[in-house]
Amino acid sequence: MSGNSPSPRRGRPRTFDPHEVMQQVQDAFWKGGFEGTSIGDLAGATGLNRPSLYGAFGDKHALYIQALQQYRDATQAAGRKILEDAPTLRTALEDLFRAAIRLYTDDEEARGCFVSSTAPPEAMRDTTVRRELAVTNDGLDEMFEARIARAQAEGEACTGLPPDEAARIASAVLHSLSVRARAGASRRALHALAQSAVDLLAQAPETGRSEGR
Amino acid sequence: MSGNSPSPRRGRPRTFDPHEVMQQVQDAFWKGGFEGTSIGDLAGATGLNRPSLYGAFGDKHALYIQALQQYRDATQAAGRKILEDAPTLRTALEDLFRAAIRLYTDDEEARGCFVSSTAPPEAMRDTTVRRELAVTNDGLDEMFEARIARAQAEGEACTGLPPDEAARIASAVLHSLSVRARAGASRRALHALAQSAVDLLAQAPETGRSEGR
DNA sequence: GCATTTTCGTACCCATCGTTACAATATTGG
DNA sequence: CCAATATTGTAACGATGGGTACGAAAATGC
Repeated sequence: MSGNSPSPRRGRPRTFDPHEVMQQVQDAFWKGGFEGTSIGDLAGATGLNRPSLYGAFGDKHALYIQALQQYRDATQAAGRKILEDAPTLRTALEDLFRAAIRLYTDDEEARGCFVSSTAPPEAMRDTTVRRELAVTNDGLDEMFEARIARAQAEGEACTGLPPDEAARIASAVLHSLSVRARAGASRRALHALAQSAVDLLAQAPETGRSEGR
Repeated sequence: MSGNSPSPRRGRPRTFDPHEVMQQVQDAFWKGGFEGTSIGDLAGATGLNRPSLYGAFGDKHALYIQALQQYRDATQAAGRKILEDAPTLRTALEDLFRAAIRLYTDDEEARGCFVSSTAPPEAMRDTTVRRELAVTNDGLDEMFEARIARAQAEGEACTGLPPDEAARIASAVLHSLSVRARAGASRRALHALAQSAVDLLAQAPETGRSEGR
């Protein structure tokens, strides 16, 4: 509102890109969880030192909350796009689960979803984290519900469940994919679960199952 | 094998019941997670002091692993019994999800499942925890699969999925109930998700849905 | 009763934690 | 070139972490 100033800020300029640093902070928390990651770890992961982190983002808790929000915004925007771009509900779900599995097993093994792998332990004592977790879950539910409602409106036959209920089942599959990925499950096993869920949620009108695998 | 000695052990006797203490340890870890719970917290929760905990159970990591195992053994044995005691697959799933929701929202708010709420953050760096998490997930899958296979053998019509795939969906619902409970979801919302899953997995032969709610 | 064995409770050790003070440095505005 | 402003890097602070040494206490075996 106050006109995002293109004028260079006064004082010594930053030597880092806050968004990129936040991504590295997210990765560090992703690996070790909130309590298991020290400010020193974050400094090492980002390349800058403790006081700079405090100056730019606040304390450790604020750092974590911002990482949660950035992750949610990025993944759910990407998820919505994947769902919308697919021509049918079946392919939409297949594409989204495939992308989720890639994210959950990327790079190093056993990553899972950042939010549902690291937020739950804090959520019981920390009401802010709990709220972020709830917002993330609600976002997932709404993301799926919108696409399922569209499928119904377009006359696609799917499950007998109303869109909001089917959407929650789809979110549940994501939750499970995350836990299982974090437990070290193979991509093969994760894809099998996803495919079962697709078969249950998006039964093709005539053929029971789509073509092979 | 070596005859569980009824003879009283030598030396000063313990002033606590190890099983009961382990239950209190579990509760403490449940609230705060592994990294978020200190030995001091455990001492406070159990009423005994640090050295006694070390003497009886080992270090903090061993304490946590034993808590995971005790929780898994207890909950999965109870779960199997609930599933077996129910006359139909539908009531079996309803009873089990109801018990899970009670466990996940008992006492204080937002507890969730002990294992899937606290193990994931550690599972990436700690291969022992990761293995425990995998064993727990496998146990859930097998628990459901046995009951679903029985239903099929008894001629119950259920989902079109093979028993192992349907079982994994059921486990996924438990994973999701846990995350959502930890996020502060109401019992009402959790029961709605459970009911949707039951409707999907155990479609009654004639009636689409069972009687009210 | 006395040696032996095990637990209990206090006190302590060192490492690491999150956070901050402060001086040096680099930029803008005039 | 100088005041003002913001970031950087070093160094330190107090608190708390996991883990343990050691003497007192309470039981058994003889």
